[in-house]
Amino acid sequence: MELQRFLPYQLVVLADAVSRSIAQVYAERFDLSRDEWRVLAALAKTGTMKSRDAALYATLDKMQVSRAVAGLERAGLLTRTIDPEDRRNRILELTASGRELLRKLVPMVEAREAFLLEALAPEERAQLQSMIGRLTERAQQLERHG
Amino acid sequence: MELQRFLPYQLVVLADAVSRSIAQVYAERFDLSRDEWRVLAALAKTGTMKSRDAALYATLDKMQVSRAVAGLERAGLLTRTIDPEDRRNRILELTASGRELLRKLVPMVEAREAFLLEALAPEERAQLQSMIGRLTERAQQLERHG
DNA sequence: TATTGTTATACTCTATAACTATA
DNA sequence: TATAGTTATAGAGTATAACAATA
Repeated sequence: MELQRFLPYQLVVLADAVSRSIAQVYAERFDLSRDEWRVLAALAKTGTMKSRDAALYATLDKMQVSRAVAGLERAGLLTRTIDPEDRRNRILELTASGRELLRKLVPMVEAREAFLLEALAPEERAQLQSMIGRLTERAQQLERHG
Repeated sequence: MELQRFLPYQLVVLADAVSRSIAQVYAERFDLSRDEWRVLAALAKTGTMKSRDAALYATLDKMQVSRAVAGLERAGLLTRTIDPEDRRNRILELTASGRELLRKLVPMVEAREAFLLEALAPEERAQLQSMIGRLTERAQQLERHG
Protein backbone atom coordinates (compact mmCIF):
# COMPACT_ATOMS: atom_id res chain seq x y z
CA MET A 1 0.00 0.00 0.00
CA GLU A 2 1.40 3.33 -1.08
CA LEU A 3 -0.89 6.20 -0.26
CA GLN A 4 0.68 8.54 -2.84
CA ARG A 5 -0.13 6.15 -5.66
CA PHE A 6 -3.62 5.31 -4.45
CA LEU A 7 -6.09 6.79 -6.94
CA PRO A 8 -8.82 7.66 -4.39
CA TYR A 9 -6.25 9.59 -2.34
CA GLN A 10 -4.86 11.39 -5.40
CA LEU A 11 -8.36 12.39 -6.48
CA VAL A 12 -9.27 13.73 -3.04
CA VAL A 13 -6.06 15.76 -2.77
CA LEU A 14 -6.70 17.20 -6.23
CA ALA A 15 -10.39 17.91 -5.67
CA ASP A 16 -9.67 19.51 -2.27
CA ALA A 17 -7.06 21.84 -3.73
CA VAL A 18 -9.30 22.75 -6.67
CA SER A 19 -12.29 23.28 -4.36
CA ARG A 20 -10.35 25.56 -2.07
CA SER A 21 -9.12 27.62 -4.99
CA ILE A 22 -12.69 28.08 -6.26
CA ALA A 23 -14.03 28.72 -2.75
CA GLN A 24 -11.61 31.62 -2.43
CA VAL A 25 -13.81 33.32 -5.01
CA TYR A 26 -17.36 32.45 -3.95
CA ALA A 27 -16.76 32.32 -0.19
CA GLU A 28 -14.20 35.03 0.47
CA ARG A 29 -15.28 37.54 -2.16
CA PHE A 30 -19.02 36.88 -2.32
CA ASP A 31 -19.72 35.39 1.12
CA LEU A 32 -21.49 32.30 -0.23
CA SER A 33 -21.39 28.77 1.17
CA ARG A 34 -20.50 25.94 -1.19
CA ASP A 35 -24.13 24.84 -1.40
CA GLU A 36 -25.34 28.39 -2.02
CA TRP A 37 -22.81 28.72 -4.83
CA ARG A 38 -23.96 25.43 -6.34
CA VAL A 39 -27.62 26.45 -6.31
CA LEU A 40 -26.76 29.78 -7.91
CA ALA A 41 -24.64 28.03 -10.53
CA ALA A 42 -27.50 25.65 -11.25
CA LEU A 43 -29.70 28.67 -11.91
CA ALA A 44 -27.11 30.50 -14.00
CA LYS A 45 -28.23 29.17 -17.36
CA THR A 46 -32.00 29.63 -17.28
CA GLY A 47 -32.48 31.82 -14.19
CA THR A 48 -35.28 29.61 -12.89
CA MET A 49 -35.70 26.04 -11.68
CA LYS A 50 -37.70 23.95 -9.21
CA SER A 51 -35.97 23.15 -5.90
CA ARG A 52 -36.11 19.48 -6.67
CA ASP A 53 -34.38 19.94 -10.01
CA ALA A 54 -31.73 22.16 -8.43
CA ALA A 55 -30.95 19.29 -6.07
CA LEU A 56 -30.58 16.81 -8.94
CA TYR A 57 -28.63 19.21 -11.11
CA ALA A 58 -26.21 20.30 -8.37
CA THR A 59 -25.80 16.92 -6.62
CA LEU A 60 -27.26 18.18 -3.34
CA ASP A 61 -29.92 16.65 -1.11
CA LYS A 62 -33.21 18.36 -0.44
CA MET A 63 -32.11 19.56 2.98
CA GLN A 64 -28.97 21.17 1.62
CA VAL A 65 -31.01 22.90 -1.08
CA SER A 66 -33.60 24.05 1.45
CA ARG A 67 -30.93 25.68 3.62
CA ALA A 68 -28.98 27.15 0.73
CA VAL A 69 -32.18 28.61 -0.74
CA ALA A 70 -33.11 30.13 2.62
CA GLY A 71 -29.73 31.85 2.74
CA LEU A 72 -29.93 33.06 -0.85
CA GLU A 73 -33.46 34.38 -0.33
CA ARG A 74 -32.34 36.22 2.82
CA ALA A 75 -29.52 37.77 0.79
CA GLY A 76 -31.99 38.86 -1.89
CA LEU A 77 -30.35 36.77 -4.60
CA LEU A 78 -33.38 34.66 -5.52
CA THR A 79 -37.09 34.36 -4.89
CA ARG A 80 -38.96 31.21 -3.94
CA THR A 81 -42.58 30.82 -4.96
CA ILE A 82 -45.09 28.00 -4.76
CA ASP A 83 -45.63 26.14 -8.03
CA PRO A 84 -49.34 26.58 -8.89
CA GLU A 85 -49.30 23.31 -10.86
CA ASP A 86 -48.14 21.29 -7.83
CA ARG A 87 -48.21 23.21 -4.60
CA ARG A 88 -45.52 20.98 -3.03
CA ASN A 89 -42.88 22.38 -5.37
CA ARG A 90 -41.00 25.64 -4.96
CA ILE A 91 -39.95 27.57 -8.03
CA LEU A 92 -36.64 29.36 -7.60
CA GLU A 93 -35.85 32.43 -9.65
CA LEU A 94 -32.80 34.68 -9.67
CA THR A 95 -33.41 38.30 -8.75
CA ALA A 96 -31.72 41.14 -10.63
CA SER A 97 -29.21 41.22 -7.81
CA GLY A 98 -28.60 37.47 -8.13
CA ARG A 99 -27.99 37.82 -11.87
CA GLU A 100 -25.69 40.74 -11.25
CA LEU A 101 -23.68 38.71 -8.73
CA LEU A 102 -23.30 35.88 -11.23
CA ARG A 103 -22.18 38.31 -13.91
CA LYS A 104 -19.26 39.19 -11.66
CA LEU A 105 -18.60 35.79 -10.11
CA VAL A 106 -18.79 33.46 -13.12
CA PRO A 107 -15.93 35.04 -15.09
CA MET A 108 -13.73 34.80 -12.00
CA VAL A 109 -14.29 31.07 -11.44
CA GLU A 110 -14.08 30.39 -15.15
CA ALA A 111 -10.72 32.14 -15.22
CA ARG A 112 -9.55 29.78 -12.50
CA GLU A 113 -10.85 26.77 -14.39
CA ALA A 114 -9.04 28.04 -17.51
CA PHE A 115 -5.82 28.38 -15.52
CA LEU A 116 -6.14 24.77 -14.40
CA LEU A 117 -6.88 23.57 -17.92
CA GLU A 118 -3.72 25.19 -19.22
CA ALA A 119 -1.98 22.23 -17.59
CA LEU A 120 -3.55 20.00 -20.24
CA ALA A 121 -3.29 19.75 -24.02
CA PRO A 122 -6.63 20.16 -25.85
CA GLU A 123 -6.94 16.44 -26.59
CA GLU A 124 -6.15 15.63 -22.97
CA ARG A 125 -9.08 17.77 -21.82
CA ALA A 126 -11.50 15.63 -23.80
CA GLN A 127 -9.85 12.46 -22.50
CA LEU A 128 -10.08 13.70 -18.93
CA GLN A 129 -13.79 14.52 -19.32
CA SER A 130 -14.42 11.05 -20.60
CA MET A 131 -12.41 9.37 -17.85
CA ILE A 132 -14.08 11.42 -15.11
CA GLY A 133 -17.46 10.36 -16.45
CA ARG A 134 -16.58 6.67 -16.46
CA LEU A 135 -14.91 6.78 -13.04
CA THR A 136 -17.85 8.61 -11.48
CA GLU A 137 -20.23 6.03 -12.85
CA ARG A 138 -18.20 3.20 -11.34
CA ALA A 139 -17.67 4.94 -8.00
CA GLN A 140 -21.44 5.36 -7.71
CA GLN A 141 -21.85 1.67 -8.49
CA LEU A 142 -19.43 0.80 -5.68
CA GLU A 143 -21.23 3.10 -3.27
CA ARG A 144 -24.60 1.56 -4.00
CA HIS A 145 -23.44 -2.01 -3.56
CA GLY A 146 -21.61 -1.29 -0.30
CA MET B 1 -21.95 28.84 -16.86
CA GLU B 2 -22.87 25.18 -16.94
CA LEU B 3 -22.23 23.47 -13.64
CA GLN B 4 -22.15 19.99 -15.19
CA ARG B 5 -19.28 20.96 -17.48
CA PHE B 6 -17.32 22.86 -14.86
CA LEU B 7 -14.15 20.89 -14.11
CA PRO B 8 -13.94 21.77 -10.39
CA TYR B 9 -17.51 20.55 -9.93
CA GLN B 10 -16.89 17.34 -11.89
CA LEU B 11 -13.78 16.63 -9.83
CA VAL B 12 -15.57 17.17 -6.52
CA VAL B 13 -18.48 14.95 -7.51
CA LEU B 14 -16.04 12.23 -8.58
CA ALA B 15 -13.79 12.54 -5.51
CA ASP B 16 -16.81 12.55 -3.17
CA ALA B 17 -18.23 9.38 -4.70
CA VAL B 18 -14.83 7.67 -4.65
CA SER B 19 -14.22 8.80 -1.05
CA ARG B 20 -17.54 7.50 0.15
CA SER B 21 -16.96 4.16 -1.52
CA ILE B 22 -13.57 3.82 0.22
CA ALA B 23 -14.95 5.11 3.53
CA GLN B 24 -17.48 2.27 3.46
CA VAL B 25 -14.49 0.03 4.09
CA TYR B 26 -12.40 1.91 6.65
CA ALA B 27 -15.25 3.63 8.50
CA GLU B 28 -18.06 1.10 8.48
CA ARG B 29 -16.04 -2.09 8.69
CA PHE B 30 -13.04 -0.90 10.72
CA ASP B 31 -14.47 2.08 12.61
CA LEU B 32 -11.72 4.49 11.51
CA SER B 33 -12.05 8.18 10.70
CA ARG B 34 -10.68 9.42 7.40
CA ASP B 35 -7.64 10.93 9.10
CA GLU B 36 -6.99 7.77 11.12
CA TRP B 37 -7.12 5.76 7.91
CA ARG B 38 -4.68 8.16 6.23
CA VAL B 39 -2.18 7.94 9.08
CA LEU B 40 -2.39 4.15 9.07
CA ALA B 41 -1.95 4.11 5.30
CA ALA B 42 1.08 6.38 5.62
CA LEU B 43 2.59 3.85 8.02
CA ALA B 44 1.67 0.85 5.88
CA LYS B 45 4.91 0.69 3.95
CA THR B 46 7.58 0.98 6.65
CA GLY B 47 5.55 0.59 9.84
CA THR B 48 7.20 3.60 11.45
CA MET B 49 7.37 7.34 10.85
CA LYS B 50 7.61 10.66 12.71
CA SER B 51 4.34 12.53 13.25
CA ARG B 52 5.60 15.42 11.21
CA ASP B 53 6.42 13.19 8.25
CA ALA B 54 3.04 11.50 8.50
CA ALA B 55 1.45 14.93 8.14
CA LEU B 56 3.48 15.71 5.03
CA TYR B 57 3.00 12.28 3.51
CA ALA B 58 -0.76 12.12 4.12
CA THR B 59 -1.58 15.79 3.40
CA LEU B 60 -2.86 16.46 6.91
CA ASP B 61 -2.04 19.26 9.29
CA LYS B 62 -0.35 18.67 12.64
CA MET B 63 -3.61 18.99 14.56
CA GLN B 64 -5.34 16.39 12.42
CA VAL B 65 -2.40 14.03 12.87
CA SER B 66 -2.33 14.64 16.62
CA ARG B 67 -6.02 13.71 16.95
CA ALA B 68 -5.84 10.77 14.59
CA VAL B 69 -2.80 9.41 16.42
CA ALA B 70 -4.56 9.78 19.79
CA GLY B 71 -7.45 7.71 18.44
CA LEU B 72 -5.20 5.07 16.91
CA GLU B 73 -3.18 4.80 20.13
CA ARG B 74 -6.37 4.42 22.17
CA ALA B 75 -7.43 1.62 19.80
CA GLY B 76 -4.05 -0.09 20.25
CA LEU B 77 -3.13 0.20 16.58
CA LEU B 78 0.09 2.18 17.02
CA THR B 79 2.48 3.43 19.68
CA ARG B 80 3.79 6.94 20.04
CA THR B 81 7.20 7.49 21.59
CA ILE B 82 9.45 10.49 22.06
CA ASP B 83 12.31 10.74 19.58
CA PRO B 84 15.52 10.61 21.67
CA GLU B 85 17.37 12.59 18.99
CA ASP B 86 14.91 15.51 19.19
CA ARG B 87 12.52 15.30 22.07
CA ARG B 88 9.92 17.46 20.29
CA ASN B 89 9.25 14.72 17.75
CA ARG B 90 6.99 11.74 18.21
CA ILE B 91 7.85 8.46 16.54
CA LEU B 92 4.81 6.48 15.47
CA GLU B 93 4.98 2.72 15.09
CA LEU B 94 2.35 0.20 14.12
CA THR B 95 1.55 -2.44 16.73
CA ALA B 96 0.99 -6.08 15.77
CA SER B 97 -2.70 -5.34 15.91
CA GLY B 98 -2.26 -2.33 13.61
CA ARG B 99 -0.36 -4.42 11.08
CA GLU B 100 -3.02 -7.11 11.30
CA LEU B 101 -5.76 -4.58 10.64
CA LEU B 102 -3.90 -3.30 7.57
CA ARG B 103 -3.45 -6.84 6.30
CA LYS B 104 -7.24 -7.12 6.20
CA LEU B 105 -8.11 -3.58 5.19
CA VAL B 106 -5.59 -2.89 2.41
CA PRO B 107 -6.73 -5.67 0.05
CA MET B 108 -10.30 -4.46 0.42
CA VAL B 109 -9.58 -0.86 -0.54
CA GLU B 110 -7.22 -1.98 -3.28
CA ALA B 111 -9.98 -4.15 -4.71
CA ARG B 112 -12.17 -1.07 -4.86
CA GLU B 113 -9.44 0.92 -6.55
CA ALA B 114 -9.01 -1.91 -9.05
CA PHE B 115 -12.74 -1.89 -9.76
CA LEU B 116 -12.55 1.82 -10.50
CA LEU B 117 -9.53 1.40 -12.72
CA GLU B 118 -11.32 -1.18 -14.83
CA ALA B 119 -13.12 1.82 -16.32
CA LEU B 120 -9.82 2.84 -17.93
CA ALA B 121 -7.52 1.33 -20.52
CA PRO B 122 -3.94 0.73 -19.31
CA GLU B 123 -2.55 3.69 -21.24
CA GLU B 124 -5.34 5.90 -19.90
CA ARG B 125 -4.29 5.09 -16.35
CA ALA B 126 -0.83 6.50 -16.96
CA GLN B 127 -2.31 9.55 -18.67
CA LEU B 128 -4.67 10.13 -15.76
CA GLN B 129 -1.82 9.93 -13.23
CA SER B 130 0.10 12.49 -15.19
CA MET B 131 -2.88 14.83 -15.57
CA ILE B 132 -3.77 14.59 -11.87
CA GLY B 133 -0.21 15.52 -10.99
CA ARG B 134 -0.18 18.57 -13.24
CA LEU B 135 -3.65 19.73 -12.18
CA THR B 136 -2.82 19.36 -8.48
CA GLU B 137 0.30 21.44 -8.95
CA ARG B 138 -1.67 24.22 -10.65
CA ALA B 139 -4.53 24.12 -8.15
CA GLN B 140 -2.02 24.58 -5.33
CA GLN B 141 -0.54 27.53 -7.22
CA LEU B 142 -4.01 29.11 -7.47
CA GLU B 143 -4.64 28.53 -3.78
CA ARG B 144 -1.40 30.15 -2.76
CA HIS B 145 -1.89 33.25 -4.87
CA GLY B 146 -5.46 33.81 -3.69
C1' DT C 1 -49.16 6.11 0.64
C1' DA C 2 -45.65 8.78 -1.67
C1' DT C 3 -43.37 13.17 -2.54
C1' DT C 4 -41.62 18.01 -1.62
C1' DG C 5 -39.87 20.72 1.39
C1' DT C 6 -38.79 22.42 6.32
C1' DT C 7 -37.14 22.02 10.89
C1' DA C 8 -34.74 19.78 14.91
C1' DT C 9 -31.05 17.41 16.73
C1' DA C 10 -26.85 15.46 17.60
C1' DC C 11 -22.62 14.60 15.64
C1' DT C 12 -18.45 15.39 13.26
C1' DC C 13 -15.09 18.45 11.04
C1' DT C 14 -12.65 22.56 10.52
C1' DA C 15 -10.06 26.66 11.48
C1' DT C 16 -7.82 29.47 14.60
C1' DA C 17 -5.19 30.19 18.06
C1' DA C 18 -3.29 29.58 22.65
C1' DC C 19 -0.29 26.72 24.99
C1' DT C 20 3.74 23.39 26.40
C1' DA C 21 8.08 21.42 25.53
C1' DT C 22 12.00 21.46 23.27
C1' DA C 23 15.62 23.28 20.28
C1' DT D 1 12.93 32.76 18.20
C1' DA D 2 11.40 28.73 15.83
C1' DT D 3 9.46 24.10 15.68
C1' DA D 4 6.63 19.79 17.13
C1' DG D 5 2.90 18.66 19.19
C1' DT D 6 -1.39 19.24 22.23
C1' DT D 7 -5.53 21.28 23.77
C1' DA D 8 -9.54 24.57 23.66
C1' DT D 9 -13.10 26.71 21.34
C1' DA D 10 -16.37 28.29 18.23
C1' DG D 11 -18.26 27.82 13.81
C1' DA D 12 -19.55 25.14 9.85
C1' DG D 13 -21.08 21.26 7.79
C1' DT D 14 -23.30 16.46 7.96
C1' DA D 15 -26.64 12.79 8.74
C1' DT D 16 -30.89 11.20 10.45
C1' DA D 17 -35.18 11.60 11.20
C1' DA D 18 -39.51 13.79 12.43
C1' DC D 19 -42.78 16.76 10.58
C1' DA D 20 -46.23 19.54 7.51
C1' DA D 21 -48.38 20.16 3.26
C1' DT D 22 -49.80 18.31 -0.87
C1' DA D 23 -50.70 14.83 -4.25
